[in-house]
Amino acid sequence: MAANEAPDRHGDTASAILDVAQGLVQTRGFNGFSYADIAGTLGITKAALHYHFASKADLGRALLTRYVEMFLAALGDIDRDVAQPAERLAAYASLYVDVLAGDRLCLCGMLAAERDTLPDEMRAAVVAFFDANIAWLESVLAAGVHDGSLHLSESPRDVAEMLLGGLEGGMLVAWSHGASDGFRASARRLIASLTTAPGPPPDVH
Amino acid sequence: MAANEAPDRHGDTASAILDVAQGLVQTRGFNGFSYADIAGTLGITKAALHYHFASKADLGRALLTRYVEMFLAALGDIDRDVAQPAERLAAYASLYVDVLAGDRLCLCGMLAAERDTLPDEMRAAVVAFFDANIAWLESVLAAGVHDGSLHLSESPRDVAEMLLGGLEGGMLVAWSHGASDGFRASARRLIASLTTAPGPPPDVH
DNA sequence: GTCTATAGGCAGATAGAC
DNA sequence: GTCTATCTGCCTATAGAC
Repeated sequence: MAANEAPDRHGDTASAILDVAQGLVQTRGFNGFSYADIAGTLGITKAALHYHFASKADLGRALLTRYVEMFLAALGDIDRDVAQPAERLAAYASLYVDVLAGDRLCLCGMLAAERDTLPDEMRAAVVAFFDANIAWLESVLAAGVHDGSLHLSESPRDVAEMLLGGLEGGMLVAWSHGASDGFRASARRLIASLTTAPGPPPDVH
Repeated sequence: MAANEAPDRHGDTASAILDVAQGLVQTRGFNGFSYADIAGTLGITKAALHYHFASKADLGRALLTRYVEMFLAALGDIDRDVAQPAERLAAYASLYVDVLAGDRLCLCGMLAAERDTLPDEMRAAVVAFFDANIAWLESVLAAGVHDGSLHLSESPRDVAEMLLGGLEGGMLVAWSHGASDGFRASARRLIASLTTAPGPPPDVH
């Protein structure tokens, strides 16, 4: 097995580098950190970093590959462990809440803002991440509509886009305020507002 | 009048610099451009830029001041020209749509993502921008609730936060896709979903 | 107000010893 | 795999002539 690893992967050091780099991208952006930052944190030299990831673009690619893989695995876990569509949406929102609780942004939300300065392959990976999120949300919403547990005022696809945008943007605004505390409740309200139709105030006359 | 201008303002050149810088920040981020980029576009030297804006932080401050001023003025125009709360929300959304139509992000949305690498004063200005937006939206929503034209499932304050986050995040996701075309309709759907309560499907039994 | 010239620093990246 | 040493280039910023 070990002999069959991908050329970029060298075990503990490489993944430690990715861990530190990911935190830096999620807080400072891909253009907001340098190899010197990672090297300083890990107590190694920049040259050692270049051994594992020859260029910063290579590092960024590996980072995105791992992140998307982990995120999709988390969606798979939800599919396996959570039955009700409404609860699946809550579990999905928790993924965002947990990231912000660590005082970080969504990796792809951050990279999306840096679109015009990213290597091409990274840009494509960010788009693919969002597309996968929308597709997953759409399927959950459609299932909820089908079993009658969710009521939507727009198509599953459109509500999926609103949920993704609302969570990414809500996270961004909360992050800029340095206020992660209220985000769990905000996310819950967003889902409730977009997936149930509470009806107009009863006409009491 | 001209003699009373702020020390940073030197007429046409300064505002031309701000115009170019603003476009660069809205597409590449504050860390994604250099004085050389502006100088190249305007056909002047970097040294001339430093005459008008001694440091990049000074430039960033001036940029934010002007942007927030213009945005608040646009909100004032809506207050003056548009009477109905629902139409005020549509006009508000158009501000975002127009920015994205120019293939740019909201200046403050971009800067929010760069929080940890910004000069302190810029960070504070971004937060103030979001707070002003939420306060304005809240007042419009409250007016709509009061006159019966809008139905909310959450408090005006909470819906204001969802609208701001939804527009910023929807813009970000659309921008990363390079697809600004559908954003006007997306924004309209978001407002409709958060400010009207269409009611559950009628029970036909 | 704009220029030339340059300082001083940090970026990403490489060569080659161990 | 990690190191020291170094290269090249770009960055922000300044000095001083015009």
